[in-house]
Amino acid sequence: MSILDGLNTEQRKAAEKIDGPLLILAGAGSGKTRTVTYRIAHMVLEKGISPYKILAVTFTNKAAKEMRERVENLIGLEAKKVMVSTFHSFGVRLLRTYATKLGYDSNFNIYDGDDQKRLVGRIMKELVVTNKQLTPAIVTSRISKYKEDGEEPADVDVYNTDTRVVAAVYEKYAEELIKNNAMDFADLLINTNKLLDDKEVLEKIQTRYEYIMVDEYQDTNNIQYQIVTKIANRHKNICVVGDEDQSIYGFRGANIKNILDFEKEYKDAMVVKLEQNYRSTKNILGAANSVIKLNTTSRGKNLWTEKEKGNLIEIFAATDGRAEADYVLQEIIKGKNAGKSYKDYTVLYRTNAQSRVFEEAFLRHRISYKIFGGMQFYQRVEVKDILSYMRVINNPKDTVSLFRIINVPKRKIGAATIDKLRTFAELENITFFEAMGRVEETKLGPALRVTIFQLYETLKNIIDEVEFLTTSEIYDMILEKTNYISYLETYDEKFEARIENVRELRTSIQEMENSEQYEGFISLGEFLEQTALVAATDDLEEDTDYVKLMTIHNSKGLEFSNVFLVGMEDELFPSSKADFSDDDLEEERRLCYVAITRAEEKLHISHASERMVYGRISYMREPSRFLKEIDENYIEYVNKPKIISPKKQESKLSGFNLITKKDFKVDEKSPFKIGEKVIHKKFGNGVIKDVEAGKRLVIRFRDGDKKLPLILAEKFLTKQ
DNA sequence: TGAATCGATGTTTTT
DNA sequence: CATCGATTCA
Repeated sequence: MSILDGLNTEQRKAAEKIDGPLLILAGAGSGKTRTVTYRIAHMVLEKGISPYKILAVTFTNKAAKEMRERVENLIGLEAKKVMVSTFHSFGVRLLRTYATKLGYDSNFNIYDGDDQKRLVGRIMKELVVTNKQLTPAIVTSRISKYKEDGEEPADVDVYNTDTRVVAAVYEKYAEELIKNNAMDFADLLINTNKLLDDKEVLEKIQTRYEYIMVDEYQDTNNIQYQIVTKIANRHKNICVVGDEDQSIYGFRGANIKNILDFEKEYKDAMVVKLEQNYRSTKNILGAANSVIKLNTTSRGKNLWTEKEKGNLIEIFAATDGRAEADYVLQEIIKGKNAGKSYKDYTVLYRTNAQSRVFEEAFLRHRISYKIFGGMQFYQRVEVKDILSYMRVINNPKDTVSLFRIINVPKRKIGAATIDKLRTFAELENITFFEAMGRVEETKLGPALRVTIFQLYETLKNIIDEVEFLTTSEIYDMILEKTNYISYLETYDEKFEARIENVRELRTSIQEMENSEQYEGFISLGEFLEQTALVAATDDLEEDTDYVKLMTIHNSKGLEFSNVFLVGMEDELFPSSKADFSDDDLEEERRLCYVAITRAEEKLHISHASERMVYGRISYMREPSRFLKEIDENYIEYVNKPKIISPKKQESKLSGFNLITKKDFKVDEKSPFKIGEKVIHKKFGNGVIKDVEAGKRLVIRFRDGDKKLPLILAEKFLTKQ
């Protein structure tokens, strides 16, 4: 008898291999978590390995929590001794301990994308970057890319003005982060990796963690790879789990080669393929397989299931985004009436913006739903404001947070004042916050001096007391001293929701304080860390009865019985932003594969021929090329596109273009008739919507209506 | 010098 | 559509 009796042959093979390198190629739904948790249980219960010696790295906190719970179910409280963590949390932990080795204080703040952009924007202003193409967002993403690739500012290849500018901003940015005692997401990994170059630290970590496991290995980047390699270097007991077909984070530096080359890296690695799928029906799996096999990077696997064929995949062609949402809505209502629950349904989409139509539809029909991701709770202006106060209190060197709140609520402290104070701080070689305390020595006006000093004092008082205060108390003091709520009351028309969010923040502090992990007390630093490192789906509750909405990216690792894959249109999915290089397209296809394989019983796929994009209507949208890649045997069309006789062509056009009968008049002077399909040299396919007598044509193109003078028409248009 | 108002502008995807 | 920045107003 072994605990491993509950596994299939392959799973068991993987779970029994404890020593040496192991690669588990786990297809979607193949019982990966089960295998890994049983493996840990087996190590502890049957091999006598101390749980302290085990490090398991996951992709999200939710995955970590789930793994810990499932191990606990198998081995009891010993499970708590296993280190199950995300790369980022693991790194932060280590960095808090050894921050000084890298020139940081242990109370460093963590900058999210928004903070990064603010800092980069500030630096760009200082460096007087004139190129309008280089927005803070673009420069930030390029800097992050350098960081993820392990390139220091000095390493950057400056082959033109743009790269020179980016490199200069990057250099300043890196300096500023240290001055601000702050790390961005990439730093958490980079600095962890740097720490592991320190003999003392490495020795300690290697001694402690004799066994290391990495989940979602296909989505690790080069730095994470180095971290893993260093830790595993002594004992070589490294187990990585992943699926190259589900690598979807290339844009964030994930390197699919890490998993593809694992066997080259560790010549004696054992490779186990988990190919039996326990999640989806034959039809769903067949559809997924037919798509992914077109990828050249796929190593090819034979995912199979004992499940029944199940339902065909339903394809719905909607006229527009609202009709698509209505379809989803009706299906859910139908299901609900047939005894299903809201929680049985999940809507998946490519971009966060798509959630809106569904949210509106669900609200109208009082269907309970929850959107995961998108504008994160902690990123909302009003919440981030309060968090910024907390961050300044936690780490007064953090000028990104300080500048954010210095004039919130309005205190008549503007850019010019801030500049003067900064100059003073530089002159005196003190921090900006300290300069605020010595504002009397500056040349600022008397009224300003009072306001600034008051703010300084308020913050300083809390800072001095911080170790005697609970995080809730700090929150209360901030709200009280700043009168933030009354400020919000005059903020905008959505002030009620904003106040609600600020109150909700207090609830979330209390929830954390009362959680098992913190047992009544969470320090300010720990709280801020939690808010910085939460992932979209960390708070997903399987049991709550709501329809779940999220991006496909966020759905990774999850499974749902009924899935609506919506917005299946070219330009949206695959995204028009993907430059259609092979690599990009393959990543989009993997994303499609991930989406399909989330579904257990029923998959609906929909697309619309019109939809709002940026507040304008985009017309004549084409179904996604990926839709055409799905083997016909697995799909059925809910509303088969009507076959239209040539005579009735116009009525088909009127169907989706709202051309009324009176529009069918013909202007004799024009060679073009209303309803006629044309191709424009620049704008592509279009339909003539109107002919303004002898003057110009109104043509509906994908990205909107255009008016074209008749004189130009013959030059640019050809009949379709 | 700060606040208000009005245009321009852009979004894949996220720890 | 919604946010951000520049321009203008007070």
